[in-house]
Amino acid sequence: MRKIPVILGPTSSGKTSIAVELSKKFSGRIVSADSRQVFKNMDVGTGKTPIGSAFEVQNLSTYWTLDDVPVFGYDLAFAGEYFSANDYLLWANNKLLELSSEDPSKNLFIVGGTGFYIDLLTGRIKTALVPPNFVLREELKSISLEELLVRLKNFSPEKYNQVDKQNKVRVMRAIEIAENLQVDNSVLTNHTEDSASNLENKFEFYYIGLTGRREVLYTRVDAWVEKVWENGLLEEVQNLKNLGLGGSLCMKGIVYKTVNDFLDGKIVKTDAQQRIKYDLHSYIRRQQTWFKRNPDIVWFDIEELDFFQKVTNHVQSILDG
RNA sequence: GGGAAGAUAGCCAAGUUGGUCAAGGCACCGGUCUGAAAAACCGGCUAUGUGGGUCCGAUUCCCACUCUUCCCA
Repeated sequence: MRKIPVILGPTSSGKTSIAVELSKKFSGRIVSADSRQVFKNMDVGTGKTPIGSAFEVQNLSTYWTLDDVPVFGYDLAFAGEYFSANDYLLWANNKLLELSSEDPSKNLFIVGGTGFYIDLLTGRIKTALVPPNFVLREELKSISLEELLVRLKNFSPEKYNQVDKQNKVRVMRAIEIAENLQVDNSVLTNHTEDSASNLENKFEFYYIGLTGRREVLYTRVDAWVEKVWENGLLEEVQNLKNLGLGGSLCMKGIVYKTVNDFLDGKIVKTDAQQRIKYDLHSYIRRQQTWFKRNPDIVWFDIEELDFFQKVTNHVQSILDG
């Protein structure tokens, strides 16, 4: 069974660079698990473009390379397009299988900060087999939360009891699933076992977590924000606006929404940078909260002097073991 | 030196015509998450400048002080 180290951690913990170094050492290839890096034309603000690092970056059409280490999982969708966790799952499943059969002598590293994607890919969680119904979502969007809850209760009392009743997005998805169940009850029990179990017999995942004190993490993102601001972030967002994506999904996330506001003159530079920093701090907290639920993660402190050596040894023992 | 305005949490900022537990936002901290996840959502957290006075009772009214901002000299 192929052993795959999964390198995870909050933003700014240095996942990518250590993954590249490990890949050089263990002749590996990287599969990214990042919900933002999947979008084309969103490179600087998502950290695809390493700023201030010495990596030589190449953007080949189907993958990127960092110092000749191939990185997959970038540019899977057009910016502004709908791209779900399940879309990622499907893609990643195939990519893992493809890469491992194509060259069994090479190692694979999964690297990412999107816990949801990682847990889906490694089979820790499964999703209901109900695809999004955009027409329905559009309809539900204009309905009040209270009414949505009533509607959900009628369709599925069980779902009603489970959902976070204050979270409209969740309630909408619950309705989406519940109404689908009316048609085909098999989806209830039939989760995404298929694709996940596919991998279970082929791969063994080992979680490697990167962490550090909050203040250190915060300081690092803060510096990153200032760097990208001067190194193409504004141009990148302006370009997305020029493509007519100013009001699209890709402008809803951290960094982009704020730069968008800045370009629209709604916020001044210093405030914009501060907002982005705070948003990222909060994101780091949420990422760490998510990762805490996985007891199988072996954590490494990025502040330790022999950090890289420790991780390297650990990876060595995984691959040897 | 004279005058005006104002002092509420780490920061911004309400309110109480005097009466149980003093809004809200930001930061920070904890948490939720089953096809939007850098999304969406929940919870926690600290305060009435100092000293007097009036009053049953003061954060609110009065006085002094300190500090801040502004105006005039």
